[in-house]
Amino acid sequence: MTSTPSPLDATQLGAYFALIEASSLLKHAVEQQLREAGDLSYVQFQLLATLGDSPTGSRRMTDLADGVVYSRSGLTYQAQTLEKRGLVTRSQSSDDERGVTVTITDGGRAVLAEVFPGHVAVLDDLLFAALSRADIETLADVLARARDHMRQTPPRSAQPRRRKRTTAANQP
Amino acid sequence: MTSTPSPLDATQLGAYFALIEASSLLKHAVEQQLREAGDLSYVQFQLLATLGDSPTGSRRMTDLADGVVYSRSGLTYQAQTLEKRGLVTRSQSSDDERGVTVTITDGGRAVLAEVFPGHVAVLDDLLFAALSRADIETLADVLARARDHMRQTPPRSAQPRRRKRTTAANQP
DNA sequence: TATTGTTATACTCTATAACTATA
DNA sequence: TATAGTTATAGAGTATAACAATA
Repeated sequence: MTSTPSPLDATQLGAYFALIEASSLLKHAVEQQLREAGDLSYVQFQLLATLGDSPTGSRRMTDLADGVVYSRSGLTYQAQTLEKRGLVTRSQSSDDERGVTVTITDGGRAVLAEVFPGHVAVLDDLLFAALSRADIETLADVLARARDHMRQTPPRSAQPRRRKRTTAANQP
Repeated sequence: MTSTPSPLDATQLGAYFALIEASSLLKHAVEQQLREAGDLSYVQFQLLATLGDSPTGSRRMTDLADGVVYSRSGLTYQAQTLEKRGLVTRSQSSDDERGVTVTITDGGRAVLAEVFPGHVAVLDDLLFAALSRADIETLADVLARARDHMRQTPPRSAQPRRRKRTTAANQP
């Protein structure tokens, strides 16, 4: 079936493993901090932070999902959870009646504020402490490029319907 | 309480977000491939791959846990799952009667072999396609340094008992 | 007394499929 | 017909605490 692809060389393997392990360790540490400081999961923090960044404090569900969550129902679940805690509100979008607009509340901003210093501290201690200024710049540049490429690249055996513009043929 | 730490600058934020997003996208894609090709979760793949790397095909539970899993019971659960499928065996360690030695079976190696080409293909397509040789080398170097540092750095509010050598005082 | 590993249990999160309603 | 979102449901994974056995 699949012809053996050129195996990875040592450097590639090293980059791959280091990426996975480093991000795993970092995420684990950050998750602990977020849980202790504000009883937030990482996804919940990402959602709140995204809303907090928005000038209006609002986003549509679909836009919110973007990098954070990989299924609609997963986002609904998290939005409900956050709403129950009073950290966001949900209301019908004004322009598109199908849409739901999620808005961060003052309570949500408060939790964000409570959590943020510790969050930054973890990043400083764990990720940035071992890296030079140049390292950080390089990391930002290279990983941003990788990320952008991955965003554009559809999965190998893509689901029938892609995110947008299902223009061309999908099945072989 | 906590004095506001120096907030992150744009580059740091960029590096952090890019790291999290890139690793998340990559891991998600890889997980799909592993699931389809061999019905393996990422953790299970990591465990099998670790065993496969070992010259004896064996590891002790404690050693296996290392970077892969963050709780003992989690490892037990995964080891049981893999054992049920016949991909590993578990037996009492010869030197330490408390210990359990996990060994990859031929079946385990077969699944690993089945899964590997697609795994490499995903990495090539998603991670390495957008990066130059130099990028990959830099990434490997910088992230390995970050990872090593994180491994050595205890969590801020450390659990009473650390992995090894609980030499010094833990509580303030 | 400390360490190794398992068990029981509870919980969080994720994903699929079926469904409703609007564009 | 396609898109936005919810619901129901099921399953995987994780972590904590209590426990047994060995060092």
